[in-house]
Amino acid sequence: MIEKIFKSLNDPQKEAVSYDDGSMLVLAGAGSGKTKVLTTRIVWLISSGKVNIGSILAVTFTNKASKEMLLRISSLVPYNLRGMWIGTFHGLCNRMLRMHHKDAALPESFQILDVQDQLSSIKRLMKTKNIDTEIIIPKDVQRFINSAKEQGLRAKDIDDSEGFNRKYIDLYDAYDDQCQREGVVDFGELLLRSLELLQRNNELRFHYQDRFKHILIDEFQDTNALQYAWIKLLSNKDPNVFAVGDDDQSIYGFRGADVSNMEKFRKEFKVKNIIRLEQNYRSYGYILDSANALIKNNNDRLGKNLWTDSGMGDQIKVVEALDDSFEANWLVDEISSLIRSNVCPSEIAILYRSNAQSRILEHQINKRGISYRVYGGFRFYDRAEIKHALAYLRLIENSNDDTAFLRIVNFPPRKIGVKSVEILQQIASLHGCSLYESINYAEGKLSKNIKFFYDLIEKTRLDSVALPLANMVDLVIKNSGLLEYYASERDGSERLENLKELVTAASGFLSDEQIDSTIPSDFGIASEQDQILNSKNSNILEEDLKAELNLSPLTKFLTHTSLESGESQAEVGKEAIQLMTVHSAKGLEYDVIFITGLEEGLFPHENSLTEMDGLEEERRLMYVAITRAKKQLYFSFAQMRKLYGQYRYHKKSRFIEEIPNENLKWVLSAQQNLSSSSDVSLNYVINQKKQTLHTENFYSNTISSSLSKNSSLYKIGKTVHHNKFGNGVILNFEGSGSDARVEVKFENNGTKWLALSIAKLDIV
DNA sequence: GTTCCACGCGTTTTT
DNA sequence: CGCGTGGAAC
Repeated sequence: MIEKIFKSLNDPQKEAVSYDDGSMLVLAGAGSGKTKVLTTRIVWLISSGKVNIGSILAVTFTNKASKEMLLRISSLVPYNLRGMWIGTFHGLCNRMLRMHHKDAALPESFQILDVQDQLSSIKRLMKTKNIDTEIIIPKDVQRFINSAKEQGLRAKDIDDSEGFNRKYIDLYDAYDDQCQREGVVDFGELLLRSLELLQRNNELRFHYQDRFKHILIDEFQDTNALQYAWIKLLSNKDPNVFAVGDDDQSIYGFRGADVSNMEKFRKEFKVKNIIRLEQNYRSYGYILDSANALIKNNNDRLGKNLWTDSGMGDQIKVVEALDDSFEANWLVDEISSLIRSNVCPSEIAILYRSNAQSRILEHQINKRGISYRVYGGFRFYDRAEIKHALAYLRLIENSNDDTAFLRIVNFPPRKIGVKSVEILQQIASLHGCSLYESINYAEGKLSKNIKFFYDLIEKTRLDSVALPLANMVDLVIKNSGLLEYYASERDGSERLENLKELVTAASGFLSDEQIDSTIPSDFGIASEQDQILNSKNSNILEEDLKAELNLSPLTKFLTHTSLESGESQAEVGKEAIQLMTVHSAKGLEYDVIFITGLEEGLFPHENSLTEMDGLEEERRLMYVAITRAKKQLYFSFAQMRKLYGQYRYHKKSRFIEEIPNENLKWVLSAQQNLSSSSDVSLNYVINQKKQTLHTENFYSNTISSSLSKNSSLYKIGKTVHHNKFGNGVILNFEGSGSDARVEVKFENNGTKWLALSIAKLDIV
């Protein structure tokens, strides 16, 4: 089996798969068979007979990626793969913390806070400390905490010699205490806690270092400092770490990912030579050439040039639209004709830089009755009704979870108001207990309603404890009153459906677990347990296994709801065209790709221009977008676009200019817009636009102000002088006519928005 | 305790 | 322009 797959690989792929001399860095270009290499390597290791399944650790960034890998491997290997650690960083750290929860100082059933929970936890903390949230913004505190954790820093580790961050640091510290008290961890905490556990506990560290002889990491360019440190700690003196990544596809710098980890890895893990996967099996020549030409404009690349032997294909079709609605309209026209010519709708994707752009596209698509699906956006488990139901389950599981308590104590409304909660908070801090427990100490100080709530939770816990998971969820939805509440709500039917869906998810989850744990291990090789018991550290391993098996289905399910998007529920609409941001398109591929809104200020995004490495990250983003296309690629941009309620004018994106003209085929200019639309009902709009064209004068990327004769001189990047604020650089502008405003970053006076009709700005 | 309106804000996001 | 948050009125 493995020989046959191995033969189907190209030379660099073979070299990577069979590499056997320490750590390896594989530079895998877009569409170069990265996942194939990773999975084949795992199969190769297992089939060699020298590597135990249990000594493999494989890390990915998304659940989707790890599931896909697991699926591919299990289809190629007749063994039970349960002993292999494969998953996301967060999933694996969670696994480790559950197993060693005592050493990690956590309750076994600790709950995981998502971003929303984390924010409300921070707000609550700030309230108890009487901190003005107008002066210190909770979201800023959240960002501060998360970025500190991403760098592996606790509050006490943060250098504050300049004294700027004292308040943030104190809040970070208090927040950690609060989480600890409540038995909850946030996403960053999963990793940091796991890292600290391994640092602190020598026995455990040696055990895992000894166990994981082979570590494989996908999307290495997306690792942050904390994840790097975790990998480093887990790999022993003789590491076999197999890192796969593509520096050109690093697009998550803004959330702490650090491409320089690749170079760091090469040095610190003594990588002898880097393997480059440069043959692309996805896209036609014009598409690939364009991607290569674009990315050449970036500095500091590890370097790589993709090639294909599947022919040039079609040029990139470029569309210039008068405005965003013409753009959307043209796209939908083109998509309709593609579908008529038998392109499968699900093979068509429209990409955009920011979510706000999807609205107008959806509007036009809807109008034509084409079915579509918007990728990303709201997670199933983020819906309010789902979070409510889950909060009941969480409180049943862990009565210390104050976040869960506060979410549901008065939902559905049961006449428990702020006052009662405040009293509980006082009692709780007096006794150093949770809000839920504090009810026991209240002794008649409170209304009966609270006692009813307490009894409700207790009764539900008792009644549900022996039930299968799905029945338990069902019972909670009924007992809590959620069912009744949404049934009586005017537009509660969709929410009811979602709650039903939650029960379905719970029952599906349970059966998945059963299938997973009953995979027969009678394939003639040692079972997982046998393999593990042969290990030197069998005592710890036995504990591992026991601990994992002992976790209640509810704990497992709640973890699942925090760590997974619930995307699989929304797997409907196979025949629909796909809409998504460029970010969420990473890792995906489609026959036809439309990259829309290719305008200066939008893509590259204006905010990126003032950030370190910002433009280069935007260019990598564009590179990712281009390389999603298999057969056909379209670019579109609009001269003017409605943003935040007003029109803004943009010139076409520099990224279009960076692609050789011979790769492009201009299929529509703005002038042609006015006659090209097939939509008759648009006529009056067209006429209005024509009028606008006559009365307004657009300059691309230039301010048109009737009050300022030399307006075309005010360009982004120009230095200007203001009598009061001194010299500054123009960062941005918006509006036109007497509304025109410019954003100026002054050398000594910060960044300000100034109305051109009022402020006097001289070009320096 | 609930409801409603005003205000402010608006890149990308997985876990 | 459209949404979510929060404070004030009922």
